[in-house]
Amino acid sequence: MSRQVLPLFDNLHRGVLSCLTSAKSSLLHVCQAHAHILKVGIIYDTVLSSRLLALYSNHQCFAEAQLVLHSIPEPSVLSFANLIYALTRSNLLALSLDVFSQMLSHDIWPEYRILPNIINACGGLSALETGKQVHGIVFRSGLDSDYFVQGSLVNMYVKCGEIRDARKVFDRLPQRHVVSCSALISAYARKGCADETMRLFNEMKDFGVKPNLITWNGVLSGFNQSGHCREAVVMFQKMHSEGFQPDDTTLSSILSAVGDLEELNIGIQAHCCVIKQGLGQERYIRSALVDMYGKCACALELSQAFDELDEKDIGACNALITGLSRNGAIYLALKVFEQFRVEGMELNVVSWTAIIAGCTQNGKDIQALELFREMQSAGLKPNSVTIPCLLPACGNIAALMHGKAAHCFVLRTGIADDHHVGSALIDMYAKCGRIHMSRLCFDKMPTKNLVCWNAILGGYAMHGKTKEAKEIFDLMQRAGHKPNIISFCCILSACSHSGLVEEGWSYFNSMTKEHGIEAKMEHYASMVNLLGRAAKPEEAYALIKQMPFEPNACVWGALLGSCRLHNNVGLGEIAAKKLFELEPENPGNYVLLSNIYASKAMWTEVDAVRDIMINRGLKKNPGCSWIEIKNKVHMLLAGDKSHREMPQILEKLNELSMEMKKVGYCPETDFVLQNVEEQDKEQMLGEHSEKLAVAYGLLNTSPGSPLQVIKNLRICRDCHAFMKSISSLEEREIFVWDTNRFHHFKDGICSCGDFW
DNA sequence: GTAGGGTTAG
Repeated sequence: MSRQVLPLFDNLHRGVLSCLTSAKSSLLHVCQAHAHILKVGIIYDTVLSSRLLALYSNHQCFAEAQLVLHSIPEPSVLSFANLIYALTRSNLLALSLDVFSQMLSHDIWPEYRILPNIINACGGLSALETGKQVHGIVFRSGLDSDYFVQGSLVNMYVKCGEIRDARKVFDRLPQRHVVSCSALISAYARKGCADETMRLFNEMKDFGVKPNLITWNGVLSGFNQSGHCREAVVMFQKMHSEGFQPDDTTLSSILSAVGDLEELNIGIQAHCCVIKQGLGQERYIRSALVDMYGKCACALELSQAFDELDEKDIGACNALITGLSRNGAIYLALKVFEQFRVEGMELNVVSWTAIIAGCTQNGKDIQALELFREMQSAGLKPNSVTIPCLLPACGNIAALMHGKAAHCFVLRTGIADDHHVGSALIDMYAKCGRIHMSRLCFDKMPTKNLVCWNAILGGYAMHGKTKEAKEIFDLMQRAGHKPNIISFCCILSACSHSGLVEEGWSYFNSMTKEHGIEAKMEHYASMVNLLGRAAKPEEAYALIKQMPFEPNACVWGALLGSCRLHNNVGLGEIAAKKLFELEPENPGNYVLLSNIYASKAMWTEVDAVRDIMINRGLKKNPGCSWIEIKNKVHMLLAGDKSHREMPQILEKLNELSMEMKKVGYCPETDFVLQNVEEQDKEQMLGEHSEKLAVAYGLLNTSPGSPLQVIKNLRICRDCHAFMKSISSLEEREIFVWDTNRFHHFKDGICSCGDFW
C-alpha cells in the first residue's frame, strides 16, 4: 500500500490529528477519526496508528484496536504494550496472551513494562506452562532483575499453585518487599501450612518489612479457606492488639472463621468492629453475619441479620435456610423456604440441598424425600452434595426403594466415584439391611478415603458381622489408612455384638499403645457395653471407675442396659442413680430400672420408680416403627388406635399368633413394666410397633417379598422371637434395625444369633 | 500505565 502525507491545510484532517493526540477523546470522535482515515485511504505513520490503537484500547474496543494493530506495517513494542495493558485491565487475559504471542511472532522483544501484565495474565489463567515459557523469555531478555517482574513471577507461581517455585523466585529477590511477602504468606495460609505462614510472617518483620492490612487479610482469609479457623481467629486478635483496624475484607473472613468455630463471643466482638468501622452496609459483611449467626446457633440474631439485608441474594437466603436448620428451627426453615418459593425467589440447587439436609438432620426424613422429589419437578438437578444429604433420610427410615432410586441417579449422572456419595450409599444400604450392596458399592469405588472405609466398617458392625469388620479393619490399614476414633468405635461395637471380650480389650488397648489415640467417651461406652453384655458387669464397672474423665450418660446407660439384660439389681441401681442425675428427663432409664425390679418381682421398688416418673411428669417413649411399602414410608405407633387399618392389622396379628402358638411360639412376658394379668400382658406385647409394622407389611405386600422395619427403641425379646417365627411361617425375610443393631430374620433364625 | 486480600449447602 502506498503511503501518503496528510494535507495539513485540510480542517478535517486537523481535527483528526487533534483527536488522536488527545488522551481524552470520546469514543465517537475516535470512531469519526478512524472512519475518515479509512475513507480517504490514508495509512498513517506508526506513531499516529499507535495513538488510534491506544484510544480504542482505552475505550475497551478491542476488536477495533486489533484491526488497527494489523494495519500497522511496522508495529512497535509500544503498539502492543498499549493493547496488552488495556486487555489485562479488562481481565481479558487469554486475549492479552494472544496479542503477546503476536508480538513475539513479529520478532519484537518485550520490554519491562509489558512483562508484569503478561505474567499476571498467566497467573490469572493458572496457565503454568505458558507462565514457565514467559519466565524463560524473562531470562533471555535480561529483565529478570526487574523488581516488578520478579514480584509478578512470585505471584504467578502462587496463583498456579506452585508454591515451591514461587519460593525459589522469592528467595532470589535482592530484597524483601511487602507485596511479594504478602502473596507468599497468603499462599502458605491457603495451603494450610500454618508453620510456614507464621515463619515467613515473623521473618518479614526481621527484614524490616512491615505487614500492612493486605498482609493480615491474606493470612486471615488463607487460614479461613484452608479450614484453619482457630489460627485465623488468633491472628485476628493479634492484629487487633497490634493496633490494626480491620476492614471489610478482614471482617468477612473472620466472621466466616468464627462461624465454623461456633465461637459466638468472638463473633459478637467482630460484629462490634463492623459497627464501629461503619461497615454494616457492606454486602459481603452482611452475608457473613447471616452465616456466622446461623452457625453460632442464634436463630434470633440470624433472622435479624437477614431482615437487615437490603438485597436478599440467593447466598443469604441459603445461609438463612441452613442456619435455621442447624439451630434445630426446622419448622421455621421450612416456612422460610416455602415463603421464598411463594415469592418467586429463584432457589438453586444449594437452597434445595440445604433444606433437604435440614430435614434429614432434624428427624424429618419423610419430608426430605418429598422435597427431593419436588426439587426435581421444579427442574433442578441434584448434585454430588445433594445425594449424601438425602441418603441418610433413606437409611433412617429404611426407605430402600428411595435409596435405590437415588443410587440409580448417582450411576446415571456419573458421581459414584465421589467419596461423600460413595460412603453415603454404603451407609444407606447397610441401614436398609442390604449389607452385600454396601460392600458392592464399596468395592466399586476406584479410590477410597478413610470415611469410605469407616462406612463399610460401621455397616458390618451394625450387622454384627464381626469377622468381616475385622477383615476390613486390617485391610484399611494395609491400604495405608490409619484408623481414627470412628474406626475404633465401629470395631469395638462389632466386638460387642459377638461378645468378643478378649479382642475388644486388645483393640481398646491398641488405641493408645499403637495408634496414639486417646480413648474418648464413646470408646469407654462401647467397652462397658461389650463387657456388660458378655456378663461381666463388674469388670465394666471397674473400667468406669478407672476412666480419666467423668463418665457421661452414654457410659452409665451402657451399664444400665447390660444390667437389665442380666437382671443385675445392685449395679443397675448405681447406674440408674447416676443417670437420674445426668438426664432426669429421660424416661428410658426409669423404665429400665423398673424392668430390672420387675424381673425379680420387687413390686414395691417397681411402684416407687413409677411414682418418680409420675411426679416428674414423664411418660414412657411410645414405641415407633417405620416400614416402606410401595415407595411410601408408613409410621406405626404402639397402641395407636387412630390408624385407619388398625382393625385389620390387629386381626392379622391375632391370626398369626394363633398359627405361631401351634408351632411352639410362646410370648415372653417377663419384662413388662406392671404386674398385670397374663392375658393383658400378651395384648400389650401384641401392640408393639414392630409387630404392627410387620403385620401391616404382610397385609400390603406380595407373598415372599422382604420386609424392612426401623424401630426407635431396642427390639424386645418377645418381638425377636415373634419375628423369627414369622420369617419361617410366612416365608419372608424380615430386616429390623433397632437403636442397637441390625437383625436379619430368615427361615426362623436371626443374623444376630440371639446375642444382642 | 507495571505485583498482594472478602461471604453463601455435605
